[in-house]
Amino acid sequence: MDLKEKVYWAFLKLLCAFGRQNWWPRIWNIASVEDEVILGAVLTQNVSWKNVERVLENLKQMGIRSLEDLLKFEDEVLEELLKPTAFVKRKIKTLRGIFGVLRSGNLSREELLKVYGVGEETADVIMLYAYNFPTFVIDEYTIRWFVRFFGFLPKKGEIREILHFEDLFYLKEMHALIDELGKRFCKKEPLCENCPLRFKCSFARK
DNA sequence: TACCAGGTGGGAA
DNA sequence: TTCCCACATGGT
Repeated sequence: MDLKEKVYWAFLKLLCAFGRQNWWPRIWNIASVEDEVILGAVLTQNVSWKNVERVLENLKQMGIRSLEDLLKFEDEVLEELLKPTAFVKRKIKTLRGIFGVLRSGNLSREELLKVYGVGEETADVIMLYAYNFPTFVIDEYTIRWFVRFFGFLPKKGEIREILHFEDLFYLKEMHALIDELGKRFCKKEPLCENCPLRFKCSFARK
């Protein structure tokens, strides 16, 4: 079984074990999928999704239904609104930066990466889940799982190449499934006993 | 109380 | 290039 086959085996196994994750859209009160993904992707940086839900609830209460609606407020107001997701000053700057890219009409992964506060993961999440651009989202969970599952650590670009399949359903679900795996089994202290991937995992089989 | 969560930027080595 | 730390809040 080569690397690609092993990746696809893991994908099917995780899909059977955890089911579809349907990360986005979640359709809160946000009018467009794009705005919802952008808001979620920025606000969830280094905080749990629960914190983001609190903010989305705040926005719902205030009748805010788009990024444009939100960014009409002064920073002081935004800081209070977004407070549950922490790092608010930077996140406000980031959201304004992304909004600027959208208005310029030059949306691309490269343009997003120029925005302060947008790293590769956030740019990829926005491009994949909001705009259906086929890219693999690599985060800490992915790297941790990859190293354990395959038993080696290649460069980031190579991880992307190995995990990539030109299929949006796969790209969207696989990233979400790996995160679910990371939360349930492939934690910092791994729980290999009942992990659905343990039979082909180089770490679990040691 | 300590650690972690759907990261990123910047400085030091 | 890589490593480490600050950024800040809420849940367990």
